[in-house]
Amino acid sequence: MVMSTKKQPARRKQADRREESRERILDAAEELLAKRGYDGVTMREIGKAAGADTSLVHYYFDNKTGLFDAVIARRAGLVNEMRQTSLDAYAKAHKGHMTADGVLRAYLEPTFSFIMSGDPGTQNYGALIARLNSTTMGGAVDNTHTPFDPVIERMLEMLAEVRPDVSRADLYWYYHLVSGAISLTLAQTGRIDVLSGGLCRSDDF
Amino acid sequence: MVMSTKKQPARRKQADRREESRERILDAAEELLAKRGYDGVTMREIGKAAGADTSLVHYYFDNKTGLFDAVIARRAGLVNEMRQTSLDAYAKAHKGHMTADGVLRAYLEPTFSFIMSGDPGTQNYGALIARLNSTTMGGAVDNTHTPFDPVIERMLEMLAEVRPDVSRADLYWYYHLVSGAISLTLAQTGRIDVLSGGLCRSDDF
DNA sequence: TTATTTATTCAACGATCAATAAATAAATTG
DNA sequence: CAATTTATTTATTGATCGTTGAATAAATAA
Repeated sequence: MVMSTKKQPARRKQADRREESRERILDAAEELLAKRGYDGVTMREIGKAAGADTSLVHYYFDNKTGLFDAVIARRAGLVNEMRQTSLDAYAKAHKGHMTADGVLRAYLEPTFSFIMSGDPGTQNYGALIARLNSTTMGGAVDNTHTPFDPVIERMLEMLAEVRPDVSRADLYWYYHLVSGAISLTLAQTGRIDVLSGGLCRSDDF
Repeated sequence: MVMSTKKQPARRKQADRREESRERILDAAEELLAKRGYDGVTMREIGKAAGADTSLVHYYFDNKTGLFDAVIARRAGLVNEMRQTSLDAYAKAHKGHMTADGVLRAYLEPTFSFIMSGDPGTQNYGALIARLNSTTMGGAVDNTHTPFDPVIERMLEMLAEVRPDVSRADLYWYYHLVSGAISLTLAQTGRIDVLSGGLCRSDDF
């Protein structure tokens, strides 16, 4: 028999199905949440987009907030890892002669390479974290803290090291403004497309 | 009799009441929409915050979208006027030696002086147009076009005049990034307060 | 195989949504 | 004053919300 050609042993069948379902739901939720926001999307819509019943969504993620958190958490680790690695590499390569511009580039670069990775979900994820960063989501979702904060603070410490002449508060404001500029781009609102009469495109990173 | 001391003739009583109700509803809607977004707020909440029944809200503004549009429209004329006046004044004062930086400052300055005018509603309005600018509000609200676009295009034309060496597309992207930075500040998400450990404040413009 | 755990569907709950028609109160008109 | 228009409240509609419990199907364990 050709049983050896089977890539997965039989006992992994259920686990695979589970993960596949979970990911399909996360993908659908990611896209809808990015485009319409937490309150603009219903569990039914997400289920329908994922080809699953809403009960199944609850089975895997309990609540709507649970689903939201899971969507954020899914790629947060990878993003943080990429940023951290990039910052470390820059610090190592430019020891003693780092620049504020270089630190910021090292921090931002992974975000864009991540988004342009080919996986269509990453663009939605980028738009979602942009929304998380630039809007208040009163009530259900608290976005005063995010899983991205530790690496951001790490980056700000590097900036403070490079520019001891700039006050800590000014550094925060500096990052805040850059963060807003990047967030608007990641959000892909389509505004610049319309405003420029098609001259610019929202997905041109 | 002291009838002449009455500031309003009797026949204006109803019109005054009408306007007062409208504005009270608009104020409440402005604040809630700014803080929680279109889908995050219900007509009931707005009515309750305004001390009016939801039926009265419908009586004045028909739909939820009608109310939203009215909130945006209420101060849009004034904002556009201030921006236009500022741009004109700058163009007149610096004829022949305008700078990109100067044009941008002339455009942005009224926004901040407007927000710091003392009227508490203006801050909410600022946060609301920031949301309008930086997020997609799929479905009910179309924010690809805004009533602020004409003056923005006027400003971009001035920029193009000052910097003929920069491509039109780059100018749009330049404004796009600045717009994102300002929007995040106007949004007053409270993020920078938490991230900076209280060192910075969202309402510090 | 049978028993048990896991995944998925079905059907429904109570709450709340935007919106409306009708009744009431207040103001204006004549 | 009475007649009419305007503002506000009361009561309710049908739809949709997030969520749940029970039934069913599939997979694993014994």
